[in-house]
Amino acid sequence: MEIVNSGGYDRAVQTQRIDPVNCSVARALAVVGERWSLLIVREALDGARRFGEFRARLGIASNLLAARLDTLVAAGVMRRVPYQEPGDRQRFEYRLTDQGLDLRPTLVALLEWGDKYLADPQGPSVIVRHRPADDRTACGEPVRVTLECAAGHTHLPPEAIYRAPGPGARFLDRA
Amino acid sequence: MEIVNSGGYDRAVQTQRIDPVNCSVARALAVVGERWSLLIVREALDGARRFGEFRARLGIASNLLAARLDTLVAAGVMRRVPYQEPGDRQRFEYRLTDQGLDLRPTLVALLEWGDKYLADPQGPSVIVRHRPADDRTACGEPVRVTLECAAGHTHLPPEAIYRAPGPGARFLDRA
DNA sequence: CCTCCTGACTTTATTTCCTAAACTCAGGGC
DNA sequence: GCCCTGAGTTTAGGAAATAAAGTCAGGAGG
Repeated sequence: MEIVNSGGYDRAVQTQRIDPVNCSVARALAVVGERWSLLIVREALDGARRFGEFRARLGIASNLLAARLDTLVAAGVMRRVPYQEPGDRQRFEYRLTDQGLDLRPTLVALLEWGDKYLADPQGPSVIVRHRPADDRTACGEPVRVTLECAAGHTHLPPEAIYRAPGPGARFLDRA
Repeated sequence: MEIVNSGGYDRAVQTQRIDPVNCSVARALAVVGERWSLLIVREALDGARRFGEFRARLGIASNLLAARLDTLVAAGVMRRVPYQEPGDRQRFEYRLTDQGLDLRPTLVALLEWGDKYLADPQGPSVIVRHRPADDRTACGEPVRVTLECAAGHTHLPPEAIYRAPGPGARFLDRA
């Protein structure tokens, strides 16, 4: 098993390799890796719920939005909820499920990376903060993602991690 | 500003909205959101460097791989490094830059999400662990992503975060 | 009753992207 | 001179994205 850090220069130690297709990253990307999917989730996290809201915010074509929402609903990331405005007929809106809400760390990580390397010259446009302002235990400080291990070591630098096979691992022989 | 958690039910409080296009998530996805890009980065983190390695591991078409590698190099995620095997001519391989290595938290977050909702019935195929086995301060425990704020509050539940405008924010009037 | 209006989609045509497979190109070995 | 390898490029076909127009179900107004 090679070190996750590409600084592992000794290529020879690598004797067996985990099948890269049987991987949760690949499966996750199959669900949320299509264009627009994570942006739809981001807008949903920011309060968007209705077809027209997503459309106006993202500038996405309506057929694509319909297709992506269907995919996300089918995957369990969002759910279709009926609503009715007074003096209007019943319509449907789209809300994140718990599964969808659990994408928040991923989006925060992407945001952080984008802020670090691709931000607007004026600085980030969005800062993720701790707790809403109306909460009585308000904090308001910026939030970051960190890596920590089950033994309680916190703030692991990203180079201190490596991939190891899990119970579902399949191996490929090396040439 | 609305709570990131879509559980914020009071839609009326939202008076101005951050421009969703001017956002680091969108910019990050413009770079690594294309199909294959994050999988290429994942393989690079796992030690892949050469064209044929990426190709064999991912089963990606060679023209697309060439195009994606070019994009990643142009974006500063990877760099093209010459190498020469003994008795062979000079060739090029692709390595992650620091910018590319900084995608590790994102990938760990995606992996975690995939493990939670889409894993192989036998369990995850990959476990990210703390430190390589040959390190003298070996730990080996599984690694997780956590959210924490600048005030030192750790292990924030994802619902305890909200989006606030940063210095580069542009606002849209609400209809 | 008839028409207009709105929100939520479909349909259609055009362009762009992805896949698969064949082909090129630069050396080194035989 | 001919073949081999790794690293791409080219080409042709199919799938997906974009843009714009059309549909559809009700409610409101006249």
